[in-house]
This record gives sequence, structure tokens and C-alpha cells, in this order.
Amino acid sequence: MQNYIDDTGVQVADVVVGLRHLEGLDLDGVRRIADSPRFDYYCWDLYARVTEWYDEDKTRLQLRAATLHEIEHGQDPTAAIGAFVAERIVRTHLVTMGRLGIDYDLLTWEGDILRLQFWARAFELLKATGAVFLQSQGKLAGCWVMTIDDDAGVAPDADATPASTEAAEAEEPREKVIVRSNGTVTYVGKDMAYQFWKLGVLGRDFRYRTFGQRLDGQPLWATTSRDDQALAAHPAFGAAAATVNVIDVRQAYLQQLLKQALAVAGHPEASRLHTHFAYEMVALSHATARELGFAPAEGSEDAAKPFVEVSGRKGLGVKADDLLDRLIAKALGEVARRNPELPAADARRTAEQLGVAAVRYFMIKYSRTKVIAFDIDEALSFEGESGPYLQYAVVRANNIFQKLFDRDGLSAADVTATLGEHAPTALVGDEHADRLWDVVLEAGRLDEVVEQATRTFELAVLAKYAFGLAQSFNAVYHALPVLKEDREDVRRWRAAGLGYVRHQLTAALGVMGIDVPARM
RNA sequence: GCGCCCGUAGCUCAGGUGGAUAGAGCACCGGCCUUCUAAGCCGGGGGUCCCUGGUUCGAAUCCAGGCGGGCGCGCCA
Repeated sequence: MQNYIDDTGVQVADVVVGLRHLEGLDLDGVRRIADSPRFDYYCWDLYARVTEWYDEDKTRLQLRAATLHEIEHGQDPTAAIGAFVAERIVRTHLVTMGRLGIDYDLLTWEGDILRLQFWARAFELLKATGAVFLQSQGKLAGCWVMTIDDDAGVAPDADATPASTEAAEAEEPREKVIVRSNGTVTYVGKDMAYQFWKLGVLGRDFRYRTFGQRLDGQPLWATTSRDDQALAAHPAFGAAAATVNVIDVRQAYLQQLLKQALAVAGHPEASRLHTHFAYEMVALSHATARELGFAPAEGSEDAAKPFVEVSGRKGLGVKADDLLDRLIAKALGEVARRNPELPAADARRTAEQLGVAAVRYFMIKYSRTKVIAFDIDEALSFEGESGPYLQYAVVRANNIFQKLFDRDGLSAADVTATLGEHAPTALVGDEHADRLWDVVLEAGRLDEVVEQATRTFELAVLAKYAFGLAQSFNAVYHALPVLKEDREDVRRWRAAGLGYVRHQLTAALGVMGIDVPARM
């Protein structure tokens, strides 16, 4: 799992513009501010302020262009400030993701792709195969362009095809600019170079350094272009057997161009090994947008839309840390109320597990083709279809086995090991036999469901399955008691059945990255 | 204009390769805690599966055409 760090883009440039021209800071000043808490929140706000500042006077946009240029060409102090800010923000990002149990194998820095001339090499490959060529005519004269396949799902823009033009002439091939007439590379060009490297057809590699520690204590690797940072020994990155680009559906067109570039540049097999994992965008419900202080004018275009698009430029969005903090605070209140004797540290740890479960389940419960209108109140719910509901089922199951052990000295392993000594009454003779069978059979589908979820890239399938299994468990939990069952054979078989369900449900939660607390 | 996605209960959403009275959560109404944790369970009301045609013994599901909504189609990233 790699995280692409866009350290040479417009967003970094805008923050640098804000730091220097709105805040009047130099590198030392920025260093001091960066040590204060929540530097990431500070930059988030500053970014929105810079956007407003540009809006007040469009000529200020020249500062962005100049800053972008200086960052790309390593000209200090701009480049030094940009690099410093990018690194600090990445570190705060890692902390935030770490709270959710997410980390990466490698951080890939866009700046390194530029400095190591990946683009120059990819450009050679594309030129050699004729995938891109220098356009000499028309409005794209002087640009290196790629012809867009019709099946790439790209349509001509309305302006390019006047209505008066009839069929015969309208079929002129469409072209995508890869290198601008001023010699700079477009975003998709840089992405092509990166993609070629990922699939091992570029013929070049990054240098590597360690950036910090992963959640398990192993080194976290990052690319570098500096000899003094590069380590001789490092894991192998790139040259993947297959790649999956997780990126939202709005970039489907560019991702299609990427596949096309691979194929046309002589690597049809690599092209086939690449998948765009496209997911729909996450927007905000009107209620949540309102809560965040965004109130579209009555009768305006924004007010009429079914949701409110998040926008970093407007400073409109929900920060992951804020969401987690609220979830944990809410969970902590409940945990403390239900378990007053629990030490504070344990309660805190449990609340964190619940909060993380709530976020993770919420993120995958929707199928990826559906626009999510994020609603904070809905996300904060621990009832019904939620992460904590799933955890609750397993906690209950664990309690049964804990008490079974405390009272009868029977472990889960004992139950299964001695099962043959007991008549399977609970499965054939008992009046509730079908209910127990049903939930056991449902639990047995886990592998199949995981296979389907991975094959179709639809994680909601697993989420829905796990939720349904937890529902079935809860129903059986109420209907078929274990500890209070007097018949030894029925008790043993019920324990065995629910033990299996517990095992499968715990595994399903594990796949979703959700821990099960000791109690809740 | 062209491409992709969405349209199922008041709201938010499930419904792999067609199959029986279309499901869940939330919300609403009514029950269940001296009984393995009530973050739960049981019951109830609530649907023209956007529309029209087609394929089929059978369509929410497949096909065609509409309608409504979202997104995309830059020498931005």
C-alpha cells in the first residue's frame, strides 16, 4: 500500500503563499508555528483564507504560479518552506490515519518523480512507440499529445464540435495534451511515469529512505532523490504483479488514459494488470453542512442540490480527527455508565475501539457507486447498522464462553473437542434446531463473501454480510440460551454453534480492521 | 452534445451470474431487563421497485427508448 504525496502541487503552493504573504513568515517562523498543536488545522484554515485572498484580487494568482515554479525547480526559500510544510503535514496525516489503524508500506513523493527524471524516461518510451507525438497544427500546435481511443469513454467537448459540422468532418480524432507547448508536463503525464514504474516497465527506480515507524514498529519507507538520504538496503518496491489505484470516480477518464498509455506504449499485459478502484465521492448532507456553518442562500443552486460537496478551498469538510474525537467522547460516556468499575485507561481504550469501529464500518457500508451524503448524526449512531452493533454481538458471545469457563471449567476448545460425546439434539431433535443450523450455515459463508468482496472490489458486501450475521446471532442469543439450558447435550451443541459464529464474526471484523473490546 | 453512475418504505440504503408473500437501519406505534450486557430482542403500520415497451414459464434484476438527479469530458491538479 502506497500513499502518493503531492508535494509539488497547487495546494502546497497556496499554503506557502499564505504563510509568506498573509502571515509574513520566513522558514524559521514557519518552523515555530509548526511546533504548535494542530498545525494541520492551521494549514486547513489558511488554505481557505488564501483562496479568499485570491478572489479579492485575481492578480495575486501570479504569486501562486511563481511559487509553484520555484517549488518545482528547488529554488529557496520557497522550495525549502514547501518541503518543510509538506513533510510536517504528512506526519500529521500519518498520526490521524494511525488512529484508525491505517498505515502504508511506502510514501511516494511527487517531487522525487520529477527530480529522478521519471517523466523524461516515460516520455522516451511514449515517443519511441508513437503513443505521443508533437502536434504541429491546430490549437494544440506545439504540444505533445496522445490520441484518445473512442472506447476510453471520452467525449468531445461541445465547443470543439460546432453543431453545423456534419458527420463526415466530425470524426476527427480527439487528443489529450501530455506536454504543454511551454514544455511542462501535465498531471496525467506525471501519473503515467508513476504508473509505468509501478508495473515495472519504466526501467528506473527510486532511491529509498526511512521516514518513521509503522504501526507494528517496522520502518516506514519513503522515496527520495537525495544520495545522502538513500539507504543501500531496502525492500523491493514497484514492478508489481498488479496494481489497484484507489481514487475517486471523477478521475475515471484520466485513469482510462493511463491504461491506454500502457497499452499503446507496448505493454498491453501491464495495461490489463491495472485496475482503477473507483468510488463515488463523499459529500455532506445539508443538515451537516449547516452544522458546519455553511448555509447556501435560499433558492440558490447549492440549496437545490441533493447534497453539499465538500471543498477544501471553502474550508468546508469534516476532519477525520474531529469525527473520531466526537465518536470516542460519546462512546466513553456510554462505557463509563455501563461499566462504572472499569479503570479510566481501559474505558478510554474501549471507547477508542468503538469509535474506530464506527468510522470503519460507516466507510464501507455503502456500495462504492453511490454518492455518500455524509451525515454527522447518522455517523455518530451506535445503534442498528453500526460498527459497535457488530462488536456488541461478539462481546456477548465472548461473555458466554467466559461464564462457561468460570462455571463449568469448559473452554471453547473443550467444547469442540468433546462434542462427539454428546447427541446432536440441538441440531436435529430440538424444536429450535433450524434456528441454530441457520446461523451456523450463514457463518460458514464468510470465505465465499470475502472472495466476492475482493473479486468485485465491493467491500459493502462484506459489511452487509457481517451485519446480517450479527443480527442472526443476536436473535439466537435471545431465543436459545446456553448457560441456562439444562439439557447437557443441547447446551454443548448450542455453545459449539455459537462458538463457530463467534469465530467467523470475529474474523469478519478482523478483515474490516475492527477490534473487539473485552467489554462495552 | 457525448460518456459513466444513481433512481427500491417518510429518510438512508441492501437486493453476486433472473426465481416464491421485495428486505435492513433510522424514524413512528406497541411489548420484553430479579433470567448469558436493553449499544439488544419480539411484534405492527408503511412500497406504482422512476416511466414505457421488449425478452422470458418467470423481471427490482436482462435489453431498448424515455424522464429525473449527480459526476466527467482543461496546455488545472
